[in-house]
Amino acid sequence: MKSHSHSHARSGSAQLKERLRRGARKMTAPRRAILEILRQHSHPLSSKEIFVALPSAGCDLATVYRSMHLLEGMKMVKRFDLGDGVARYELLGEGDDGHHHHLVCTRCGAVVEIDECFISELEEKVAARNGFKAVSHQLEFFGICPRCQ
Amino acid sequence: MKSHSHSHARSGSAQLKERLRRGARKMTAPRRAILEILRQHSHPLSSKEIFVALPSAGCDLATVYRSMHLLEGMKMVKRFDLGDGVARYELLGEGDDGHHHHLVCTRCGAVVEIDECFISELEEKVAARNGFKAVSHQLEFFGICPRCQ
DNA sequence: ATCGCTGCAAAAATTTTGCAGGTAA
DNA sequence: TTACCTGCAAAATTTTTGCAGCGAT
Repeated sequence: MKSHSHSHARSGSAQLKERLRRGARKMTAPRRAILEILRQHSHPLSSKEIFVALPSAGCDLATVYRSMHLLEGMKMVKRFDLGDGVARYELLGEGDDGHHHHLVCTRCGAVVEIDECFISELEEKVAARNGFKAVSHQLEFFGICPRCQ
Repeated sequence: MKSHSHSHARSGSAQLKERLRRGARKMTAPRRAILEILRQHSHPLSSKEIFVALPSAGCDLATVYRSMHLLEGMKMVKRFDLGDGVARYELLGEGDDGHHHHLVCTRCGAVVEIDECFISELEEKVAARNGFKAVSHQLEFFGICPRCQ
């Protein structure tokens, strides 16, 4: 059995609520719905995608935008840029920095999560050579998926 | 002397014109100005940044947008996403796929070009394992530059 | 002389914000 | 109760598009 390091299983509604509470924030119906959508998807979703996936009594689109900003600030979601200039978000487990990569089909948009990351050595070299501190990186792969070939 | 693989020096105005002509496109004043701006900068620029950098008798912002789309389609510029969801462009030499990476200061936005790329092995593995073809990748580094530390 | 290109202006799309009332804790 | 939140609507941005005239080849 393959275990994804970014599994969302651990993020129970109660835990999410607790994390919000720690930031003096509240667990409201819109936030619960948004987090639920994110939990149901293993791929990053844009604010718009989240909005349309919301149940019938969803919330305002503005609320989705506000929520994503809040959740990103609280490190409860991680933002990804998958090359099309649209911000997409994934739920983040407690303490998880969410560091992983994606393989995106440029034809149909399918996304495969890539857990491995062998960039740290290169990252250190890049940081040292240029005198940068606290260096991180973002890496995404693009190609044509089996179904689209 | 350090030679950047993505040097722009080779892109003379005449060559750029020739490349446009091959695509049945014309070298006009706005395009010449835009390409000139790009040639003067070794870092990716957004449409807006190009627009404000344009000489007094610049062109319409809409023209910048149209030009960037055109030039990207003709592979005369390459688009980069530096994490803030803004499309930025760099001039591409003839035949150059423009593959390189950036080290971006998250404080002041300074950008360092990184020519090396040791990802090909990982890229092949990722492609093979998931049955993808024509896989490429985009990698950007983020950190705090010496001046901002 | 063509066909592409541009400015201008309007439209569309995306994201942010003010505010008054509602609600979690 | 008291912050925090939300819907609604308006505003601010960002990007695209229609069109008539201009210009490169």
